[in-house]
Amino acid sequence: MRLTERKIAATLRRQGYKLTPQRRAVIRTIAAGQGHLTPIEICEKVHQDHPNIGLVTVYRTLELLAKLKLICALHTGNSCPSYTIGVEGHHHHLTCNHCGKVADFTGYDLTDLEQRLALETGFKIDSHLLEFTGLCQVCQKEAT
Amino acid sequence: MRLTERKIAATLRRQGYKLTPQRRAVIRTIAAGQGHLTPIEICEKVHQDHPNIGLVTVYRTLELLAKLKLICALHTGNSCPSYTIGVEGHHHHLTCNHCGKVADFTGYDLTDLEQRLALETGFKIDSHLLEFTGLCQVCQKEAT
DNA sequence: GTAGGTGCAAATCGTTTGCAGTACA
DNA sequence: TGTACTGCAAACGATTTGCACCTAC
Repeated sequence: MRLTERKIAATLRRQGYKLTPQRRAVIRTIAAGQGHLTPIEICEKVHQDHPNIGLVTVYRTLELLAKLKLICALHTGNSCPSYTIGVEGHHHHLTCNHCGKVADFTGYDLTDLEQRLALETGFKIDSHLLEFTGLCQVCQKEAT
Repeated sequence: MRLTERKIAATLRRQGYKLTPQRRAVIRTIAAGQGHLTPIEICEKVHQDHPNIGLVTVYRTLELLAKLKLICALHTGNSCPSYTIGVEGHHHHLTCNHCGKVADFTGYDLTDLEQRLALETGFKIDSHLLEFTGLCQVCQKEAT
């Protein structure tokens, strides 16, 4: 279940952070976004409604939201990081490398593998990253 | 099986690329490295033997080696990309987030999951990223 | 009222590019 | 010999920082 703007706002308050119009705008943009957005894309969209929000503020808001796990970062693909709205519980991503759409999927459990690896290598594993990339249905049709 | 300096050199020649001392130095550094190294770390290490190799050359060499799949990039963790020596065949990574050591592991097949996802989402999946992070055995002991 | 948040400008960091000189095949 | 490679310096884009002002609580 995707987090809503409302839930995110509530979490912010609960943690003692202020809910400013700027933060609201950034949150709304990410929540409404179809896929992942880079900080710069977010800033541009936010500018449509709030022309004087600085890119700096976007960065700071993203940092905060990421810390609270309200949004999550994507690593796949090229260099620049991008963010998407958080979902409840652990999940993985499937990204379209043409239109940028992100599909989340859950229900795939890596615990077994983690345990096997821990046993084989002696590592104490504390996190993992599993992301797929490909072409979404729409972009496949376009391509033909 | 990790690729050796020799094999990498052979591949370069076979593909029609020149084997310069600079490239040799970069390759040796990556091949000798315990874990993943950022371009800058590689450059520093290379400098010990070849003080006048430019960072630019390191970048260009990395780009070339990555294109030929002789080294592979790591995404996990923080922002800056880092590289490690390539291995034959497809594999995944397990990174120690304290000392930076990288353990490769193979034998875990994501094909089933890929097919399931393709079916469920309509995506045509063409690649994936699976990386674990944790503490290696040595660093666990140090921590106690 | 006050601590936390904002916005600007400048600094910083990693990476890329243009170009003249160099060296491998 | 010729083409690919190198190294410098400068450009570039993304991100961070310092600081004065502002505003949600």
